[in-house]
Amino acid sequence: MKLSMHSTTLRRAARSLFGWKALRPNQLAAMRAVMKRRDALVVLPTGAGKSAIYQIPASLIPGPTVVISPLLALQQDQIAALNERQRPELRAVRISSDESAAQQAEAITEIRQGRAEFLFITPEALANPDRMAEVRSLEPALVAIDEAHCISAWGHDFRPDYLALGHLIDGLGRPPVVALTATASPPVRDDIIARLRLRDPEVVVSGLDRPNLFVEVAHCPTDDYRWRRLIALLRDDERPGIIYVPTRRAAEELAERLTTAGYPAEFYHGGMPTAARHRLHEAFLADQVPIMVATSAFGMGIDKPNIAWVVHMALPDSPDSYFQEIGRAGRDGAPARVLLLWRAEDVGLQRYFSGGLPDETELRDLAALLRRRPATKKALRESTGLGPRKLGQYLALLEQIGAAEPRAGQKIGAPRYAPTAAAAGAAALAEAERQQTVTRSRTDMMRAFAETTGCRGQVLLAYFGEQMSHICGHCDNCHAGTSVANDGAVGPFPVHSQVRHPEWGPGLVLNYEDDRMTVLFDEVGYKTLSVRVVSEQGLLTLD
DNA sequence: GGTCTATTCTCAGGAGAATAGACCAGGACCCTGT
Repeated sequence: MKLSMHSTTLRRAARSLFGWKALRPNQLAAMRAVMKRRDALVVLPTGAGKSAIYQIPASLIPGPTVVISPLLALQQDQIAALNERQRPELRAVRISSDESAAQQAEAITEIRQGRAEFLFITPEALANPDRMAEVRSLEPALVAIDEAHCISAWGHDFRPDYLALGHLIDGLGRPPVVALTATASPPVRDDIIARLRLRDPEVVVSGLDRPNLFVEVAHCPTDDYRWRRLIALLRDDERPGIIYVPTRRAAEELAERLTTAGYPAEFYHGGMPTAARHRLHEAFLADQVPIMVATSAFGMGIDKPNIAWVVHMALPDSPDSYFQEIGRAGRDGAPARVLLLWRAEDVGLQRYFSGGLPDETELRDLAALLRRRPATKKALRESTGLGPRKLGQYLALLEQIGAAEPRAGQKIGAPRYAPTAAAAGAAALAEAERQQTVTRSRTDMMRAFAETTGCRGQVLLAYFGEQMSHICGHCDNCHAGTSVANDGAVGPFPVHSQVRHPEWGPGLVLNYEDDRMTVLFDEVGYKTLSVRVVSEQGLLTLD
């Protein structure tokens, strides 16, 4: 009875606020969980009305909603879209380094007086103790985590405050949490749930197959061949598209070469001034840039329906990144092409990016300091001489191995039964090595996808935990006739069961393809095994 | 881990080969100085 009452209320709000006649079943399921104050993890493609999943319930629940979102530019677009509707129950404000102190104070006041519903903020801003106290005093009724896969993708080294989101939500008084993302493989979902400390969350995952994307991969023996394949695509298709390159320099050089060759292109990367990036972003959305050559900096939050093709000029670091990036094509449902042009040498660059292990001595010294007495990050920076980024990374590692924990007053200390400093240093280094191994095994999976002669749709979806019993019919291998129908191939262990390998330890069975099975091991990452060998030698046991 | 470029090396008189070193993605925040 109560459920249907929520459904009716939600449908009515969707019509009144967004003019929608209906809600999709998975949208409704997620919104009902939010209305019941249950935590939720939502994996839905962009453009499927993902933001509405927190926005509509938020407009109905008393109390403000804190939206944690990774990019200031993305926040700006989302805030503009909400405020355009001119509805007080959807009004959004934010506090960030882009606002003056006066503007930030005004934003807080608006929320406090009930004149605004949504407070946008980054994890870094929320990690500031004074800011945290202020936001907590607003007594938020809901926390929405946008682009939640960043927790897994960025937390370890790039933006360590992402790892602390679980603590930050505790600091807000633990209101219900809804985490949203467009892509998350089963281990990434587990990681999000664990790091945010979601309690028995409602997990909503929609089908990931994109039938209007034609998926094509070409192994390129030379750079010249790569160029010719690119030009062949551009000649065929004059609609707008994105070319992903691995380095900033490659972005600038390729854009110039294309423009000279008669294909006007712009470049975009993280080393450009903010104003130029913003201008290019807007111009691309407004159909004023036909070809965008970019690093992975370009794309998050780009909701442009008519992107007709996406080309990768090198192997991406993981199927996760690849799926995010090709997912920007064909949002309007029109036929779109995605083409991966790769060389074996591309792997070298990804190995470099995933290189660099922490210094064990520095880890040990930091662990020793924490055992002596709890201290703030600022104090630790001063006594260790470590940079803020390195310190954040080290603290995250030490916390993961049980040698650090947050304390009152935004201090960090050692838990009661923490390992000795020497043991902590060794364990933290081992943990960093484990993470590096898993990261690199993702690149291996990306390469396996590039090299497969089977159905690419099946391989990609299997990585994201979706077992497809038929071939996709929209990839190069299906068209060439080399895809073999995988009629629900089964093996000795059910898909998603926990197994154990004598050497590699525990792992998760992801899928079967022909005579091969893919298993994700906690310690060594993704491995592809021969089903015959596994069966004959009894290599795996149910865990 | 691979590529690109500048410099040195080599046998012979200028140029190609060998070697060394730099380079390589992703963003927010906060403070300082004009």
